[in-house]
Amino acid sequence: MKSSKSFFYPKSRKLRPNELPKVYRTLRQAFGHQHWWPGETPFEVIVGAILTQNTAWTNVEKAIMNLKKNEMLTPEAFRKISEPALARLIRSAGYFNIKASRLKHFIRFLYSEYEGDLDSLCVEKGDPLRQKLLAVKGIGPETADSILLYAAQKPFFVIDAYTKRIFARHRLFPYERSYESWRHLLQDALPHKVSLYNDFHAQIVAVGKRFCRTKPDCGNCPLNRYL
DNA sequence: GACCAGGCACATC
DNA sequence: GATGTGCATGGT
Repeated sequence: MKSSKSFFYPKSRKLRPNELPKVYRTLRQAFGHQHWWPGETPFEVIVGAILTQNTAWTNVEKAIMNLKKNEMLTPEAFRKISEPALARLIRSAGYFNIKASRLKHFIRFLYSEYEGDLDSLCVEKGDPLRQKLLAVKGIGPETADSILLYAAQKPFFVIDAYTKRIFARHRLFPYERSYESWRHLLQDALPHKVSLYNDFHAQIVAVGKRFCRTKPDCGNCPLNRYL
């Protein structure tokens, strides 16, 4: 798919002190606490993070439901199932062949490094764990940070398409900057708190889905009044 | 039928 | 390092 930048972003300005906490409060007031991630276990969160790559969450939900229905949503079941069989189960999430391969890569990593035990993975320190995750084929920066934040409860801010679109449209940062630049911008301007990063990202998705799609029709976006 | 959705790896320049 | 391309379903 082509880049989602089908829109000209205005030149960014300097971030004001305490501006991002204020943005969060504005969103939180508009949408309420989001209670993310929509996953019951760390394993479900990780599977969801891989399945949602460039895909609408509604399609991911169908695949997750299908895995649950077949009692397949465990590391052990993923280790045993063949890649083509896994691909059939996750069909509705799209890109099913490549995602089945990516899930298998993650499972091999989980068993080789942590004997299949997610608790062991989650107790590892954030920075070395991030490096290890990024070395797994199919896990890029956004997926790694989703796993770190929502499964392992480490303070890593997740930068997704909505984050860049919203903040670039409101002139807070240049859209074309690298993933790491974006992450550091957010993390440097906010307290390093898991609960804050968790709900802030969820708020971004909430406002993004309603008011910040690829076509710039911002409607009644609560950030218009503030920014 | 066209466009879009909570990316990533890989090839090429 | 930037840019282009393949991967694929399901909702609007």
